[in-house]
Amino acid sequence: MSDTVRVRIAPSPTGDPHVGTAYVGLINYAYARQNKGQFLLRIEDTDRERSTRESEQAIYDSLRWVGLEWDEGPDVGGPFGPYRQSERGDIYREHAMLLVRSGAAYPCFCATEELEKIRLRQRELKRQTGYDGTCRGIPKEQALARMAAGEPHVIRLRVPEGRTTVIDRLRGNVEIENEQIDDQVLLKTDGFPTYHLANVVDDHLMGITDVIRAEEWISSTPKHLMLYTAFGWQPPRFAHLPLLRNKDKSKISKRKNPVSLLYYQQIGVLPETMRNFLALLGHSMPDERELFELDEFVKEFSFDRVSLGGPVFDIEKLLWLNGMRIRAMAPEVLAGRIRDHLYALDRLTAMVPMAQERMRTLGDFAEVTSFYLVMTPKLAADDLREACKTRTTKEAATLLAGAIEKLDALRAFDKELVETTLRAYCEELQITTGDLFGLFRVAITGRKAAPPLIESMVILGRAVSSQRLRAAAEALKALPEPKKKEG
RNA sequence: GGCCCUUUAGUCUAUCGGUUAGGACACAAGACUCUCAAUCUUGGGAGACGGGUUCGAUUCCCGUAAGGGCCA
Repeated sequence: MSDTVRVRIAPSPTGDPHVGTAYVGLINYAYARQNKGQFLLRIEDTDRERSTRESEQAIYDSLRWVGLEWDEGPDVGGPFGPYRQSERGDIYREHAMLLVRSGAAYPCFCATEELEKIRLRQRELKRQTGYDGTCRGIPKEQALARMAAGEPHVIRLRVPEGRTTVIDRLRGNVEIENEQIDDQVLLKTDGFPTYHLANVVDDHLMGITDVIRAEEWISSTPKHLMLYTAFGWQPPRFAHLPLLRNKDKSKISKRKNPVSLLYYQQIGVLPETMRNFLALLGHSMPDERELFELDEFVKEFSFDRVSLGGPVFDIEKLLWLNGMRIRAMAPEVLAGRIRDHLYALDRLTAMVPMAQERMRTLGDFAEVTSFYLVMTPKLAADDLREACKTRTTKEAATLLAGAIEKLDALRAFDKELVETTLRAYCEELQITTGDLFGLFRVAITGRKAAPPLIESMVILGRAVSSQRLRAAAEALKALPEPKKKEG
């Protein structure tokens, strides 16, 4: 293994860029810089269905926004590319074959339905579910012949007997009995790798010395270790960071918390606040200072100072920090930041067409577009209730929740898609678009009359729109039902 | 359900066997102020529980509980 530290983050380009990616990225970045090593960005886009180039671009943009520069990656190149897993298919297939030949892995010809049945039976018997090993014993020659004949198959890891010890830098030794581990699929029927194979192969080939990732991966680390030994490679050092949490302590998720970096960017959280705040979660500075810059964090970061309880992502504290930083700025500097954020020309250009016909003076612009610029529009109880029409507030909240689900699942967030999705949703529920859009209008703009709704949502972006809709749904749930007259 | 991880106030954390358990956010009260915010002062609030080890445990070990993750 080389002496220079090489670390990586490997996000999937699906949906909006995630705060968790920035969090893990920040730690990796700090560790790399502190050790004069390299920080790489690899795109894990093996999920063909959900991966998009827009999302990939958004990852680049928002990681740069928080100030993390990578030394190698799909967009900047580097000597160990390609850095996009979708472009490394042959490498994975070759490596899977290597293992089949050595006997560390084997092809499995079981049909999906067979496996389903087995699983069901196991569940009924309350046995541990997992692959039963039917194809494990097929002689290698025979197996290779069937593969050559084109019989559909996956490649599975032959998990050896014994136990595996994960050495985690933060937790010490974690031991797991190998029988707990299923004969993991490495290569799917379509020839695409699973996360486990791709991850190990890439990390090795890219010379990764330290894998610093989220705790959710700790239980699959034994599999990865097995792969390293199967290949005869030296494994990297591992460190599993605690998971960011919602208020209720569950793993941070968009249903319960804004997780999109774009959201925080758009409400006007400063990038320096974002990285400062993330650096406060699960790590503390030696002198307990809370306001510091990236270079200070790079200097002081230490695994010794990482705490393992999953930290709740507390937006209140984030906003406090942001306020501190804003107050510390020279007015003329702040003026520039405000202009760049609120009145960036491209943003203005997008908003103007909607405001224009509603304006008589230039000053009217501020009035008409205020809901774009404000962090959270105020929701008046009366307006909300009125928008429910004949529904109860609970029903209206459910209606919103359903729509949010649909919107969150969209691959892109443009006018056509949003509009057709919402119209289809109305049709599905047999309600008029007016019913839904009235509710939306109040949720998104805080008003009963406003510029065109869908366009407004697109300008605000999915992250902000989604958050406002959720906030409205919450507000509706909290509203008391109108009192019924009693006789 | 199985395996693994975690556990100091509502939240983020300090403490590396001896402290009146410290700081920050939030909350409350007061001061300042045309209002609000900011700022300052003050206040309430914590070692999940039970066993050990030790002269002494928040700190080390073992259980239990709770939370979380992964696999299904």
